[in-house]
Amino acid sequence: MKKKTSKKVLTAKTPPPSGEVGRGPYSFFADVFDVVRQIPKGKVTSYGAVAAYLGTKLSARMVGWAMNAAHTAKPKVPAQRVVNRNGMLTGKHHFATPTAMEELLKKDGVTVKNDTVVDFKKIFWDPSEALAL
DNA sequence: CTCCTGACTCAGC
DNA sequence: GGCTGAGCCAGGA
Repeated sequence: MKKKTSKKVLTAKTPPPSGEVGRGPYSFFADVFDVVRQIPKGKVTSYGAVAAYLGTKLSARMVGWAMNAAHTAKPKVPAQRVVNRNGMLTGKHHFATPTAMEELLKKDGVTVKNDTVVDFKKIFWDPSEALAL
């Protein structure tokens, strides 16, 4: 079974996005920003988690793409708290400096080693659970 | 208007 | 158990 791919669920998950749909008449970017901004300090989440919350889990790429705009969005969005499913700082290269991301995370109390969040699973913040629609 | 790229993820070999 | 291919949506040229 290769590692714990179980995670949550792939096929039979995705809660009914019925109630959240009407909550964001804005672009999909606004939704991402809103969720990311609600990430508690010292916690991190993954693109897929946000994507799943928005109902676009099939397109986690768009979440990352939205983060690109987050860099210019206001107020600033803690994009450093958003990493890939492995906890690796994939987007650190897009920050002002290649070390800005891990620096910010460290300031938040998150341990980063080798461009990867330590105990990522432990400090993982699930929007679907936190926001609980 | 059409083609390509992109900070991901899953399934297949 | 690691690498490759394909899918997704949106924005830029």
